[in-house]
Amino acid sequence: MNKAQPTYFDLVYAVVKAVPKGRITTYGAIADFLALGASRMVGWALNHSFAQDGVPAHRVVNRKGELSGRHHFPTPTLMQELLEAEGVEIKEDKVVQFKSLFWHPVEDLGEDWEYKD
DNA sequence: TGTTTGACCACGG
DNA sequence: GCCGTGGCCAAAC
Repeated sequence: MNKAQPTYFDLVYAVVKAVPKGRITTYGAIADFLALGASRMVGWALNHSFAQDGVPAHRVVNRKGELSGRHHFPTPTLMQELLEAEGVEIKEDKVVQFKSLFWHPVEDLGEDWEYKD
């Protein structure tokens, strides 16, 4: 039973999965929420998130609201397609009303939220 | 085993 | 308001 301790990847995956449909979050928000202190690892984790299932990485954008990760998707337009499919308007590879659609993990999950298998 | 990179962010000039 | 630099942690070479 030894269950491997949750790593950055697991935490990031869990949070990203918790992102409501039609909403977006940023790497910094996740990093801050998880108190990682390293937003870079969030992107790195998402890079491998494709190996995971049910991880809407397309809902994660950089702090500018740009779809920085679109280039890492199977297709550069897939990220935008997915977001638009959820009602998120994209303009020039940037999220429209990004500030309004911005979602803080702490809002729904709470500061005391922790990774659960 | 040490160095480099990585879907970044915050801060300073 | 834009540009440059540092920092942060982990995996790959």
